Amino acid sequence: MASTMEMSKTQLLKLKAYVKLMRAANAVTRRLHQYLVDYGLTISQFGILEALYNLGPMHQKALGQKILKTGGNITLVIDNLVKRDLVTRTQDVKDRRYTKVRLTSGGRELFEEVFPIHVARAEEVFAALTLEEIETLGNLLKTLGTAAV
Amino acid sequence: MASTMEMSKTQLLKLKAYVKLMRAANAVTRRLHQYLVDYGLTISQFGILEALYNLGPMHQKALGQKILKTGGNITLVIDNLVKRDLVTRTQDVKDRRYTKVRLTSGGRELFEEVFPIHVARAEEVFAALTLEEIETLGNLLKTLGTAAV
DNA sequence: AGACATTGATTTAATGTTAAACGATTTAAT
DNA sequence: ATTAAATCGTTTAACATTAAATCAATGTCT
Repeated sequence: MASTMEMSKTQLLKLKAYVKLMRAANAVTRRLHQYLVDYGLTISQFGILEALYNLGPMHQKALGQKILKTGGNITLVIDNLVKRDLVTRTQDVKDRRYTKVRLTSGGRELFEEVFPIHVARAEEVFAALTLEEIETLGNLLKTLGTAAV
Repeated sequence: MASTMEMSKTQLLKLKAYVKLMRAANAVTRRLHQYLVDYGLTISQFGILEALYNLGPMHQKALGQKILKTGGNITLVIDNLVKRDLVTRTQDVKDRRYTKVRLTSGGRELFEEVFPIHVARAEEVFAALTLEEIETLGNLLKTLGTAAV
């Protein structure tokens, strides 16, 4: 079948690691996405709320870099958060090209309600690994993630 | 800031591992997505072609399980592949609920053209890690991925 | 100052994605 | 055998996502 597809062992190793990365990310994403549905949140929306909660008000550009999404995408996600009064948009007075996004009190409340569940779900997902393994995994993923950007 | 967000050390470790997983997957996905654009393929479409190439004709249900996507999604992705004559749909004669999807010769040719580039890009992405690290990473991701489904 | 380039945000078109409802088909149960 | 349940695929609505084009604002260069 794959006779035209000659690959070295190291190539195969890397390719398989890539596939496993995607599968793991997909599986974990789906698991964590499920409970968010109950709160009417998507993963991207939650990511925005998390960034704003932990880092304070941010420009859309910075948010895009934070959650690794394009500008057009951020515009839409923020739109949907604004509709629900979870965040507000304000034009930057110093440089009017920038739009500052900040949590409303409602957004803060919702995040504080959802976050503990998020933590609990993350714990469940990683229960298959020991703490040492999780630490190793985290370090490898960090190296990979920063190199791949 | 996070005074209302009490977390244990192990909770924090798992949460950070989760964030790193998402960031790494996002970064790698974007890197690999870029070259696919030149061939008019999306990641999902490529995933379908790869599954069909390596495993032969499959039902849509099986394809969905393979690339971890829902049924409705598979329907659309296959639709778009059919439009470009890269795959065909045939109703299963034994059980007419099933639809068998198979590569066309054009689909096979395109995949054989794109795949080496895919391998090369995967090599680039994982160049930041040693072979041993990649192996470790692969094993940990496999454990995580199978546990999280 | 004026022309040009850069940058942040928005819009648009195409595709992806999920959940939920639905239709067609097959299987199971009484 | 007829009814009920389960299964596969499709459809729909809502949101996500990217790339590319566009607009507005700022910076740069002569």
